[in-house]
Formats: sequence, structure tokens, C-alpha cells
Amino acid sequence: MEKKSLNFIELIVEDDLAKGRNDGRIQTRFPPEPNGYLHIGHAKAICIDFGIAEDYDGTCNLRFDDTNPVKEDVEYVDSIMEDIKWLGFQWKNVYYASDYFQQLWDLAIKFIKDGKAYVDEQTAEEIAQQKGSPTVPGVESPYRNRPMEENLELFQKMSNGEIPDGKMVLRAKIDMAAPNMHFRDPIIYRIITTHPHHRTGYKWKVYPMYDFAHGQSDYFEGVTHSICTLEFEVHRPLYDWFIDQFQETDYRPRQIEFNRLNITYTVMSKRRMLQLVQEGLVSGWDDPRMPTLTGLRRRGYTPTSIRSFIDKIGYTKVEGTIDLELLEHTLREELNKTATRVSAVINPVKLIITNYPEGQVEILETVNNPEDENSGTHEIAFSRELWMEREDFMEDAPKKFFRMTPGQEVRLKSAYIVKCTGVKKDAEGNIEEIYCEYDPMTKSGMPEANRKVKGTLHWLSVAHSIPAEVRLYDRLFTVENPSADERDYHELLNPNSLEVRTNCYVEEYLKDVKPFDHFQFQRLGYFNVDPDSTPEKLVFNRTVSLKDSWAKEQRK
RNA sequence: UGUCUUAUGGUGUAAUGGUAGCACGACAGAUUCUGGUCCUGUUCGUCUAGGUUCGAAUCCUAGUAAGACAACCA
Repeated sequence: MEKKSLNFIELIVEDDLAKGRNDGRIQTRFPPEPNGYLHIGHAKAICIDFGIAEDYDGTCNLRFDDTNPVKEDVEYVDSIMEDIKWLGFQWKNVYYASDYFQQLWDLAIKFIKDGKAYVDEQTAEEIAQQKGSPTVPGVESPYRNRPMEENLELFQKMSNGEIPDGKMVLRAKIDMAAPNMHFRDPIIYRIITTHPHHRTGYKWKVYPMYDFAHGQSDYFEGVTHSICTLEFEVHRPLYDWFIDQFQETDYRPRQIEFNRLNITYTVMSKRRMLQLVQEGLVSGWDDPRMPTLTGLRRRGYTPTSIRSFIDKIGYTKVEGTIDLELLEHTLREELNKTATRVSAVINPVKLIITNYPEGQVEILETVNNPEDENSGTHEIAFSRELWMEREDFMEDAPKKFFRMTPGQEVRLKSAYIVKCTGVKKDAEGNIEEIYCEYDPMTKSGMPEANRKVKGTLHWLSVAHSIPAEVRLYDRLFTVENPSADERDYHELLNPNSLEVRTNCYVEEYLKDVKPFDHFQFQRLGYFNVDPDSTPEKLVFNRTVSLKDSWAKEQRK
């Protein structure tokens, strides 16, 4: 058994374990704010949070960081839980930062009593101004040194709802000249009376800020490893400082930061995704073009493929961008092994076998999955009139065109070898029908069928196929890194990210499919059944195309 | 002209002082009743300069480059 190399987080955990820290206990948490849908970047965090707990015999809890009622909603709580479960993880407990509002408030009182917090009455602008800049030290607030009793009284008033929103804040008293901006008397409590909290309603008038809530919540819960993304690196000294102020035993949580996930041709910020949804540029959070988990699910991505992808990209502290192709590769890798092969024609043109008896129908067998011996076969009807793809015919074909062209033999998958004899065109010269003759001795399985031909095409019997809508998805953006582009992001959107084809056909075998079933449409790609699909009107999404070396050849 | 962090092929990631490897991509070939899959091969890398060491991608120093931080967001 080959030993898998550990990532830097696992190394830290093993080192802590070896040193006996926190009594050898491992506890993590996944701490989303319920203000948006989870995306594949969150999946990366979920995999390490739950993964570390699993691998080191620890526990992982789900904790909603719901300290800002202005932005949060139960709608998101529900979707977040659903997405985590879909990925295949199970939390030990569900916690909410709002569960700790009383404890946090008590802690704030302690800070005031210890002379480590004060009430500031300045405006947000004044406070921002005094903060200085990364290179210029800040200025102390005129309210910084007011007596402890006065702070206590004012904070009580804030908490009672006697002070309007925005008029006062509670700040930690640390160091306005600190080189780390976060130490310049950070605001730890603000007044919010106008928005109900999704769990506590209007009970609380003051709410703790992230820095005063996150690490403390970790501490209250007994978290040992608080894993988050790199953007919180500069917060870590403050995380540690707060804990220093009230730590009572040897137990201590530890924050570790890793690189967040970026993928080419997409955006990973909740703000940008919200815009896409609100401006109607996509159909919703679950639009199959969205990098949200709900979008990816609707697109046809599987939980295992996403986890496998996360496993491939690893965890480091280097900020980079992953090729979308790696994600697609991971998905194809899985679906190739699992997806049933069926035929679908998404740009149909009629093919008539002139020497095949009218009215005759043959029931043929076709394999479900050549990659899986146990997958069996299913039946497909063959007759005189078929559907084939327009792209599979060319009148004046180049040498490397291995499909249907007059005079050249091709194989109809699982059926016969045919030779094109001509076409019928309308007045504008558009091809209306294609004609061919079949060789009755070349039915699949017969010795003559082994004859070498240039190519194999998929097809459908006109009388035995059912209509379907097929939605062809492509990347949402035309540039690799939309976030870094100076242009307005509207200009970067791919106008062809969705192409709806309403005149497609699929085999009768698919008449009873259910939403999220996935298939390989032979020679086209992997498709799944959209939730919009009904027995009367089937709707398929293209999850990802097959690798297409003919398309590549054509681009040369 | 601050603090923190990072630097390995086109991309991502290993090598934990001892042979720079893997995956994706690209390119070429073979096989094929999917121009898919499978298989084979090719291409391409330790940011720079010093130092420590028998030996440095790894440790040290200095540069260079990139990123994060100045919300009553998380």
C-alpha cells in the first residue's frame, strides 16, 4: 500500500496529535453564513472540515455564523443543509452563532469591566477615518477613555433598544497604531433593531461582529482546528488575542487557512452570483451554469465527482486557478464508468434506407455500457426511416471526414453498414432527406459486420423515437478570469452559454426517466434529466460533452 | 512606502536535507461497432543572487514578483 502524502493541514493536525494538544481531541466545524447558496468553493471547505474529523476520529459540527440579521434568511439554512448532505457528509450537531448571543454578550460585559472595550459614539465615517491606513497609524477615539461605568451603562442602553441603529458601537480597546489593521480598536458590537433575526426575531438589539463571534464560538464548542480560507489570515492574530483574554484552561482552538478555490471561466463570489440571479442573467441559484452545488447538481454533476475533483486539487497556501477541464475530466471519468449509453439525435435530418422493406421493423440489441460488463443490454428499434445528425453528413467531405458522404460506407451503431446514395434538397439547397442502401449481411453480430468502415454513427427510428428538449450548456464567461477583468462583467458573459434545442429525439427506452437520471448520449456527451422534465415533455441537460477530437481537427 | 502570506512544467499538486514525480492540458501514435474509453510515447518546471552543507526545491540572508488587510460584512 502506497502512502498518500499529507497536505499541510493534515501535517499540522498530526503534529498536534503527536504533541498531545487538547487531550488528543480533534474537532472541526463548517461555519457558513446563511446568506447565499453553497458553491463548489464551499465544497472544498466542507471536504477538509468533515474530512479531517473523519480521518482523525474526531467530530465536525455544522455551525451557522448568523450574526448579521440584515443579510441572513432561513431559506439559505435549508439549502445549505441539503447541499452538505447531498455531498455525502453528516454533521454531529447543528449549532448557530445565535445560540451564543447571551454568552457573547456576557463576554462583552467582561471586556468592558476589564477595561478592554468601550462605547464609541462617532459615525462610521469618523471611525473609518481615524483607522488610518496600512501605512499610517490610526488616531484614538475621543470616547476611548471614558469610565468603565459609563461604558457599561451605554452598552446596556444599546442592548435595550434605547439607541438608534448606527449611533453607537462597542469597540475593543487594543492599539490604534498596530501594524495589523484589525487591532486598531475593532468594532465588536453594533446595533441592529430594524431587521428581525431569522431565529431570535427582535429579541436582540445588538449583534456581535465576526471577529468577536467566530473564534469565541469555536471556543465555546471546543473546536480544535478552525479551518478557513486565506482571506482570514490577517484575522488570526486577533482571533488569538481575543481567546487570550478569556481562555480558562489549556484547551485552545487553532485557526488554519488554506487557498480558496478558483476555476477558470466562472466566478466564485456570492456577491457576483447574487447579481447574476437578481439581474435574471441566469434562471436562479440552481441554473445549471452556476457553480453553486444546487446548480451543479441540476447540471448533472455527481457528489462523488465533485469530491474526487476536490481531492485532486489539494490544499495549499498558494492562490491559483484550476482549469475547468480538470473538473470536467473528473466528471467524465465517473460517468464513463456508470452512465448508460443511449441514442439521441439533437440536430435531426431524415435518413431513408431505400432498399429496406417498408413497414418492416427489427428489434436490435445494444450494450448499456461497454465499460461495465454487468450493465447488460437494451432493445432499440430499426426501420426504413431514421433520424441522424445533420453534422454526420457532408456532401463534399474532406479526407479526414469519417462519417456519411456519398459513396462511402459507414456503420449504423448496433445495426447495419450502409452506403449513402444521394440526397434530396429544397429550393434553397438545404438537405431535406438523405438516402442510403444497407447491406443485409452486415447486421451487428454477423461475420460480414466486421468489415472495416470509416466510422460509426448513432441513429433513431423515426417511428420509434420520442421528442425531447435538449439544453446545451457551455461556460458562463468567455474569459478565463472574469473576476480580474476590468471590463464590465456583462461584456464577459458567454452569449452561447445556453442553447435550447426543442426538436430533438431520444430512444423510447427513455420514456420513463426521472429528474437527475443521467445517461451518455452516444457520441454526444453526458446528459441528465432536468427537473423541468415531464413524461409528456422530456427535458435533458448536457452535463458535459464527450472529448471531441473531430472538433479539434476541424479547428486546425 | 506597514503587517501578514506565497513562489516547482501551460494549470494544479508531490518530493518533509539524498534520483524533481503525479494528474489535467497540449502534441504524436496504437486500438476501437462511440472521432468516447483504454493503451503507448513526446513536450515542458524548482523566481533571482548569495550563504550553510558531502549534498538544497527544501534551511538562512537579501532581492524580485504576486496576493490579503484600511465594512457598524462574514
